[in-house]
Amino acid sequence: MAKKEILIKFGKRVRQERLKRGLSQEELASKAGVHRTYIGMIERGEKNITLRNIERIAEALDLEISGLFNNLNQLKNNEVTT
Amino acid sequence: MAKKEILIKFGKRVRQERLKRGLSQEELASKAGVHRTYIGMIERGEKNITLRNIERIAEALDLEISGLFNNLNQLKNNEVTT
DNA sequence: CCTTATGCTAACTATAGTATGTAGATTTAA
DNA sequence: TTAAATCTACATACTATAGTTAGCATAAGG
Repeated sequence: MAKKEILIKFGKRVRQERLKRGLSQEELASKAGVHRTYIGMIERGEKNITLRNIERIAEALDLEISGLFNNLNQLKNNEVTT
Repeated sequence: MAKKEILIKFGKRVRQERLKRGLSQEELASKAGVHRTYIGMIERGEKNITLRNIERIAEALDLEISGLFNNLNQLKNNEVTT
């Protein structure tokens, strides 16, 4: 694989928003209607998520899709940890 | 397939921005590094595009990803035509 | 110990991504 | 009008990979 920075940034943002809401990966997965391990893979930037699933995750986080991408580049590497 | 409204809205936005720049599908495809017919399918909401390709198209349009999703619901059906 | 939460591997199956070819519509120009 | 060029829709079809799941390991907290 080549450039997955965008996937990593997106994953960090998802994790950030999930933790902000005090949700576990399993709880977010359940809300979004996907599998627990899939959320893990997304947060680690291992999967090239499709628009439909981006929408489902945004919805599960009570966010607009654009809200998941705003200021994506301002996310520091050490801002979000496991 | 079930709910593809988001794909249709996204496709309309892409077409809107492409035409605004006076680009043909082929020119946009070339800039984004994808196939001509793929842009057509995206604009018609027929493909569930992945994040990496969303990024490539945004880049080809000189837009931030969030710019492709801002106010997505305010796009009227007859605002963009072929 | 348990329980909860997450990482990670591996495998399967659905479908995204890529491409070719045909057709129709529009424009340009002769 | 006719003809060539440009642009897009659409129909397959192939191959890469996204989406889904099961299983096992690790860590933290009670």
